[in-house]
Order: sequence, then C-alpha cells, then structure tokens
Amino acid sequence: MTNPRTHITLEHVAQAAGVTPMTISRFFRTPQKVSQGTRERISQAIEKLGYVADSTASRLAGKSRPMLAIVAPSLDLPYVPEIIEGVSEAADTVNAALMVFETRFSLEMQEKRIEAAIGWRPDGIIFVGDTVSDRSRRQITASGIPFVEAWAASDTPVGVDIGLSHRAIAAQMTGALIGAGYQTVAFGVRRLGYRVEVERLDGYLDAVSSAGRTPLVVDIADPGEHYKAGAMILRQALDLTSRPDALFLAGDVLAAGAIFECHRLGLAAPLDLAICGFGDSPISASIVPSLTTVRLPTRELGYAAVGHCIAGVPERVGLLAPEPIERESARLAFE
Amino acid sequence: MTNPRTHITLEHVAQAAGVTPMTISRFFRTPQKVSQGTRERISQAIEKLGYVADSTASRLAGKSRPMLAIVAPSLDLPYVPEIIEGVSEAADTVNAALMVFETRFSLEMQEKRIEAAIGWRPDGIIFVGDTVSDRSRRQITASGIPFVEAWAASDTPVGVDIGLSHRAIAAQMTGALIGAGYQTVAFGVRRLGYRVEVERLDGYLDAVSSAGRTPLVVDIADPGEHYKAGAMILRQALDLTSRPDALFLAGDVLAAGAIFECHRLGLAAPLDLAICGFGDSPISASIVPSLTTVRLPTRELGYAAVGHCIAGVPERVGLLAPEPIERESARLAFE
DNA sequence: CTGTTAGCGCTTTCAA
DNA sequence: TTGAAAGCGCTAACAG
Repeated sequence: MTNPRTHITLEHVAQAAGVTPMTISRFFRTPQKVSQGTRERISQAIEKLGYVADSTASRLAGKSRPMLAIVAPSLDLPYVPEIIEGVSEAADTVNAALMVFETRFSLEMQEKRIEAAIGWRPDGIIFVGDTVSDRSRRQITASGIPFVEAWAASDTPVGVDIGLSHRAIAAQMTGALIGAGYQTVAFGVRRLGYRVEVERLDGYLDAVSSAGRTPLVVDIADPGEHYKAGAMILRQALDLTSRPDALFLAGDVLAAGAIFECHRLGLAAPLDLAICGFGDSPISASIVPSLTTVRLPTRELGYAAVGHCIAGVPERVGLLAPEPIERESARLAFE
Repeated sequence: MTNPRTHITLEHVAQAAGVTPMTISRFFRTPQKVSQGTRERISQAIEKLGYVADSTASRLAGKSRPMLAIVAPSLDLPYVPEIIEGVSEAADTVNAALMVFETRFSLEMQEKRIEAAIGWRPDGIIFVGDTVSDRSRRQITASGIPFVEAWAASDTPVGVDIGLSHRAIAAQMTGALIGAGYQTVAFGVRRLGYRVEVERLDGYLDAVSSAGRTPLVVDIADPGEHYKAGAMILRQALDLTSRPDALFLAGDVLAAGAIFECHRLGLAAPLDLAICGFGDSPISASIVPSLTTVRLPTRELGYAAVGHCIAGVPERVGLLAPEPIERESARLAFE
C-alpha cells in the first residue's frame, strides 16, 4: 500500500470542495452533470491536493480504466520492444495502461507470468511466447480475458491468433537463396529454447530437403550477447566440412554479428560468403554491407493485437505479410 | 471489466470447496493455518475452476501485491529496455509486476503518464525522463508513492535521485579525447528535446572551452532512425569549415551509424576520423572498428531503483560509476 | 482451524 | 444538480 498518511481519496477532495464523494466521482465521469460552480471548486480542490483517482478502485467498482498486459520472453531481443511499441501506440489511442511480464525463456516462468497477468485483470493479454500450458489455458478461459497470440502462430490457439508462421517464412527465404544460385546454404541459430527458433530451423530444413540439398546447421546454445553469438556462428559455419557459400541466420542481430566477424577475418560478404538475416532490425539497412533479410510486421502485430482486446482502437491498414528484402549481403530469387 | 459470465471469484471457489471465502483467502495467505484436508479440497477447486486471485482487489483490501511503474520516453532507445531489464530482474526477486508508461519525448505526455502511473497505486515509480512539472510534483508528493529518478540526475529531485550527471560524463570523455591528442573534437547530437541530450552537449562545451578550443557542434533534429541519424551527423561533421579529427557522438547507436557511413565513404576510423560513442551498447564491442565509448550502469540503475521502492530486494554490488572504454575507434587519455 | 463483521476507494442505482 | 445506500473482490481483526 501507498503511504497511509499522505493518501488523498475522493473523500478528502469532497470535504475540501464541500460536497459528497459522489459528486467528485461525477466530476470525472460525467462533468456535464455537475454545476459550473461546483465544478470549479472541485477542480481547485483536486489541483491543490494533488489528487489522482485510484484506478484499481475504479476498476473494482465497475468503471474499467483500460489496461493491457503483455507477456514476452525478454526485452533483450530486438523484436520484443518493437512489438511493445506497436502495442503502446495503439494503447495510447484509448489511454490504456500497459503491464509487461517477462518469461525469461522459461516455460515454468511463462506459466507464472500468465497467472500474474490474469491476476491484475487486464482488458487483454498480448502474448509473445511459447506453447501455452494446459493449466494456463484453463486459467485464461476461466478469466474471460481476451488472449492474443501475436508472434508465433499456434496450432491450438487459446484465444485469438494473429501470429506468423516462422517456419513458412524461413522456408521461403531459404528457397529464395537457393533460387538465387547459392549452392550450399547453411543455417545458423542460437537456440534459446523457444519455439520460434525451432520453427525457423524446421522451415530451413523443409526448403533444403525439398530442393534436394543437404542441410548444414550451426546450432549454438550460447546464452551470451547476440552480436558475439553471430560471430561464433560464422566461425563455426566456416569450419563445416563442406564450406557454405551462403549463411542464413535466424535473426538480424546474429547476422550483423556475422558480418562484423567477416570484416575481422578479412572476408567480404557476399563475395566470399553471402549472409541473410531474419527480422529486418534497424541495423540491417545501415550496416555495411547492408543486410538481406525479411521484414516482419512487429509493430503492426502489436498494434493489431490491441484491437482484439479493446474496442475503439482505430484500425490501421498495415501490411501484415512478411516481406523479403534483398540488400547487398545476399541475392534473393523467387520461383 | 473482464467477461462477467465466466468470472471466477473467491466465492465460487469457496462454494466448490464447501468453505467460506475467508478460508480460501487464508489458503493463499497463510496456508499453514488451514487444515490439510481443506487445503486439498481448496487446491483442487482452484485448479478445476482455473481460479486466479484478483490482485487489484487484494491491494484495495490491504494486502499489497507488489507492483512498480516505470515512466520512460520510449522503448525505441537502447538504454530504456536495458534499464527496464534491470528493474525487471530486481522486481522478479520480490515477484513484483511492472507497468510501463511511455512519454514519447513530450513533457505534456510525461505529465499525463506520471498521473496515470500514480492512478494505479504502484509501490514505486521509476522515472527515466525529463524535468518533472510542478503539477506532477504535487501529485507525487500527495500520493506518497516512492519516486526514483534513475537516469538523469536532477538538481531538484522529487524523491530519491540515483541518476547520472550526463554533463560531467560528457565533459570527462571530451577531455579524454583532447588529452589523447585530437586537435579538433566535434560533437554530434540528435536532439529529441530531452534534457539528457542538452546535458551531454553542455558537458562537451564545458570541456572544450576549458581546454581553450573552439566548439564544433552538429546538432540535428531528425526524428528518424538512429543509425541513419548517425550517418547524417557524420556527413555534416565532414562538411564543417574546420574539419574535425575526432567526432564524439551522444549515443552509441549514432556512433555506429557514423562508422557505417565511414565505410561507405571509404574513410577509416580512427585514421581519417576518430569516433567515440556514449553508452556502451552491445553493438560497440562487436562493430568494426570496435567503438570507444563510456559504459553507463543502465541495468544496475534499474536494479538499484527497485530497492528504493520495495523492501526485500537483495542488494547487489554493482559499479554505479560510468566507465570510459577505449577501443579501436578512438584513443582516450586522462590527465 | 474456521467463520463473522467491517471496510479498502470507488461507482452503480435509486431517490431527493 | 446532488446525495444515500449497496456492493465490486478481497483481507484485517476479531470471535468462536
């Protein structure tokens, strides 16, 4: 609880303005039903006392101050803040507050965080995570809170699913690299234990096998920093028995790290090795050589998710389809 | 409000378990005071119904589920998610939930967001922003909620101030560049209208004038993407009448953008132009050439801030002093 | 070990 | 235009 001594409530404002608490409540809710004079006295009392209405009490009593919860693995990934930015932008249009719950890539934590989120009775839960446990599903259903999966498409969605098929996207990109003439396309992931990474890997495997090629995977479990992980993947890719002429990385920051490592080793992308990323992070357009990648509609996803939780969010026509972007680091060709 | 039809409360669980709501409350709060048998029945009822306790109601009634609010300009800055990560790490130790309010670099918004944050009655507000308005100050004081300024030190703090003097740090770094022998150190900022940028600029001006040099400032107001802004600053710096031999940028991502632009223009850092950043973002250690910069204790700041709001957060000995880091892109020398 | 009563700060409904 | 009564879902304090 907040400091009990200096805790201003409706009651205090009411006294200062010489009316009942009810009138103060009206002042906020339906000011036109409060007389001009009273309104002014109330307004002065509020400013003087520095009163701020208690949203939690309002909620309990029935008037819903909008609030959303977002459950995501960690802010230490380029796409999570991006999605949140989209959520926040949409939330602003209806003055919704935002809670953020991090799962830290653990399914156990994820279950706990979903439970915590439900406990705060948000108007919606926007979910950027892994498979939802049965226990969570029961709780979500029982709570009646809209639950939007906004990153990885689910086979068995709990609520609304506006997620992407990372598998299909990875397959498409792999195909585009093969189509561009690269003979040996290797794939690099940093497996954090989350489903999307596996999906991207599977997508790569799909495309490679359907092209009749041999898969070449560098799969590290390094929990460290992304750029360094990318460098590590690059070095391991160069050590593979059959040396690849293209390296497809499951993330743009990883790819940027790989490009930096190329500089360090005196290799030139794409001449010595083509490099392709995933996600179109801000760095990708600026790095030298600029990074071929696939743009994912992260912000749009976040924005759209809010519309499924709260009414009154202005619709926006945003492209929700992933968009391959050919830049300097690798060629791309589609059938 | 959440869906009224499927809205499970203590009452429902109590009925299902054949006890009073009070006993269910006890089950959560002080399970040892509930008999073994009852405990089991309750536990089953909870799981079966998917019941999750309402934290807002708990709070109102007196039992404080810990919750923190963080007010920051935007997640689209490298340091904000970093600070939040620190906050979140500390919050986890006491199971505190986190609300995030973005001000979008507007003082007007900032006032609104602070008010919104107070409305939710968090156990503390962690503030990463600009100057706090008088109105906000009144509200903060009246609310009795701990308010921690955790980024820019304030001359007139509202509550606890653990912020950094960006001015002093910028002055120190500028001095170190001059000390290393650079003749003409230019400064580049992307002014978003927030106080820290002005402070960093002032710090640069302090050091330059105390060294008897002429200041050379590139100050752009570009609202676009950070890497591109860095590139723009670099080009403008090269166009200055007296061409600098060192460029100090008010942020690492800007500096990285400047380095990329050097590559593009065929310039080599630090030979043609030394480049120095601010903040030690993850990219700085990996970019080629690696970036000389100053490390700011962002995560630690976030972590420490929580300790000022909630009791029971394990103390951590983290270095809270900024640390200049000399890498390849510029030499540094201190008196 | 379990229940009863009162009330957190606000809003709903009804009355004046 | 304003007020009084009741209650949101939960917990404190007391009783049994």
